[in-house]
Amino acid sequence: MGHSHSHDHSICIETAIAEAERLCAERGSRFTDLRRRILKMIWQGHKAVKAYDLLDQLATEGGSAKPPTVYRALDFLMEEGLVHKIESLNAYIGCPHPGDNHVSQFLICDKCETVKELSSDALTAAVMNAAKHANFAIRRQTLELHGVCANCQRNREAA
Amino acid sequence: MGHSHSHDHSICIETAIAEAERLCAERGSRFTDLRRRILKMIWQGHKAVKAYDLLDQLATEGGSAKPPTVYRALDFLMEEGLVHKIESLNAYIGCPHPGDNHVSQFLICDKCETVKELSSDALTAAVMNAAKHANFAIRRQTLELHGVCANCQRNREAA
DNA sequence: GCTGGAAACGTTATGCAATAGCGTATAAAC
DNA sequence: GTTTATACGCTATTGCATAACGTTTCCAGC
Repeated sequence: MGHSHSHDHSICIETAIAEAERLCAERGSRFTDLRRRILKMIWQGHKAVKAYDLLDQLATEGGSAKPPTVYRALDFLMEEGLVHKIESLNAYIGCPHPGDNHVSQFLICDKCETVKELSSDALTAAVMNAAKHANFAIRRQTLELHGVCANCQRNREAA
Repeated sequence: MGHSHSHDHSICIETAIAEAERLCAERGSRFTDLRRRILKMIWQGHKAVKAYDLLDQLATEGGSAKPPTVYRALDFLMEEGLVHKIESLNAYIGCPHPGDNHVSQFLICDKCETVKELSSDALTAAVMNAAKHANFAIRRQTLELHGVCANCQRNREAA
């Protein structure tokens, strides 16, 4: 499923939901049914998901959701650090380790569309250092690396 | 003008246009009047400019330009490396050193909106290294650091 | 249990971002 | 001067996101 190390993805989903549950409880944030459903949809794979795809899925599941519904849920999930926005795709991806205070750096495969979140201390340090050098006070960063993942390089079938 | 080191910005504009002229001639690309006008508009300051603002400006200058006109010009300018898109703003900024083969890294001040293009070899190396570590073949990168620039930190008037 | 306020959600409408598809003009190449 | 590729004009549409306002739900305090 866009991920060559075939893994039991249901575990990813369950873990993500459980973590979300735990964090929201801890913080006194309301992890409502709608928010849970949307987080689950985002975690259907390791690809970034578009807001209007969520909208379509919600429509399929019966109700007639409108854009603000989706964007509000996304805003909530982002505030809680449960999902990140991929700016270069206008799409959203689940965070594999919410709660950790971390900056977001992504490897985005342009072939299989898998998005992998990085946690490179060296890279973070380099970013901080570059900013410091310019006397720039960083508040948030967008670091999105597009290319071809290890798997797609191996299976170089298909364009 | 959003830049505290008050500088003679007309020189920035002239230099950018001259460079564009030179590069396009060198490559046999057509630097048409429309493209020149749009590049000039983008270089009106050191802020990123939105496509529809360009559209409005074109409308002001008489003609009635439509979105495709602007986006085609932007596509051309980006292909030639004369402007970059800032993904986190959906806006466009002039490249201060076109022709140089370089990756794009930006410092974006959320107060004065000034965008500064970085050229940090250390940072570039760190990015390459992080990718290599994951066996990831980078094709392009989006590296946008938001925060407060040195000037705005000094003049901490205004929110 | 009722009440009042805050937060979540529904709904309509709109604005901004970008592209599709096709026709016309223009400039370079022969 | 004719051909051909490229640029530009124009209409329409799609995709992305938010404004503004009304209604419901949840919960705290009485």
